[in-house]
Amino acid sequence: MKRLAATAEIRQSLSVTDWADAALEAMAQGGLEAVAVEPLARRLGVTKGSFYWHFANREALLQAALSRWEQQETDEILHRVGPEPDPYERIVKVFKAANSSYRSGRLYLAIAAAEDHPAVAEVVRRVSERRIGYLDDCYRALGFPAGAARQWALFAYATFMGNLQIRRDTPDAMPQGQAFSDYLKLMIRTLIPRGGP
Amino acid sequence: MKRLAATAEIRQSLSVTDWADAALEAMAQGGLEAVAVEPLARRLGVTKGSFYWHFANREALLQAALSRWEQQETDEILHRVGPEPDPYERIVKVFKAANSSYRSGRLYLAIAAAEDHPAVAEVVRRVSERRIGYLDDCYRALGFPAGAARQWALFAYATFMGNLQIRRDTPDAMPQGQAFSDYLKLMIRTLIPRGGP
DNA sequence: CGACGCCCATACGCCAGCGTATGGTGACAG
DNA sequence: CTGTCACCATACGCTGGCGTATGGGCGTCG
Repeated sequence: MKRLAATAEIRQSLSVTDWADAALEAMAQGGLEAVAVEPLARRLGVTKGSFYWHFANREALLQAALSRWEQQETDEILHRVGPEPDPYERIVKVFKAANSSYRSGRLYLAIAAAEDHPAVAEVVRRVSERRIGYLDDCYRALGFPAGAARQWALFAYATFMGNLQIRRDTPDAMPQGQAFSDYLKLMIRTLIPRGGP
Repeated sequence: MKRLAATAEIRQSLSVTDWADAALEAMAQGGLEAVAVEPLARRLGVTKGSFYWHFANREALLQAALSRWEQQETDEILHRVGPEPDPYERIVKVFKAANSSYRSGRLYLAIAAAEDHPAVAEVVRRVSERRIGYLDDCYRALGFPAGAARQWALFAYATFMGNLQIRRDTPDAMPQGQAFSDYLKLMIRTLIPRGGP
């Protein structure tokens, strides 16, 4: 029996990664509870029999998906702004990258919303602290003393996260086009005091 | 048979409001999915029989809880900062009130995370837009022109929401005591440019 | 005192999702 | 050609939560 994968591409067999990606996609759309074995199997065009060959149980799938997410998160932040030497531009790029990928933001919010799950809480904490730490480094590279850099990093990260939330909850409130560019400029100008500390 | 309510107080009978409050409490702890009829009934020391006398179904309970939440949200914002005439102080009070009530923040995040539910999305959108609008008014009262006021309002609200998220996801990253006061001061000083626009 | 209505308990059927057991198929080695 | 193994389908039992049906206690009012 030939199956159609989610990409409408004919697959010979499913891998653990395919399941993890499907789980992340489900999370982005319906939260952690949407990661259910049978619905995912239907979505992938297979049955539970396939799933329980690759994974011990649903928890194992969650772990795999979370690991993959954490990997992608750290990869992306280094990939997009890694080669940039100027700390000012680094912050700017982080900000712009954050506001550009809608799916990535939704996914973070969906995962973070399930903080009652211990494994989720741990991964979210690591990812979040790594991002804040990254911003912290940027501000210190700009010449801020440790305490101030930390505060500015938190401030910037909070603004960044809040924009994700606004975009998800009240998309109409978020400016579009040129107005959004202006909004972005205002935040960047405010969050990165010109001329250093 | 005598029952013990969640407050360990002996109740004669449960009201719709009791159920709605219990639902909100469950949301704050376990998200929207935690609003389940039978678990809530157990928590309240009764059975489903009670619930289905007060409500038609689970959806009706959700509606009641969301209405109550929306009511409380708008009540609180007017109650806490209503009598304050100075727009600068209004923004400051909003900020401090936001960062003080942990439960309120958790509840917002939990409800907002279930935006796939149409009724939830609508209520969240209204609450969110009302808050942004309130800040917008404050900034305009400070003398900002309409466009700039809107941008600053969004900016401030995003920061406000992001702090909620940080406090939930990485509580250790949030400064404590005096350091938090300093952090708060930095945000207020930055988000409300002194001397007007 | 009897009837009615509020508030709740009990018992039942239903469904979705989890996990298991077991059988089947196709590729590939020998 | 045959055995093996990776990969998956099918069928089953189990659990938890939803909704319904029905009855019962208890106050209140006529």
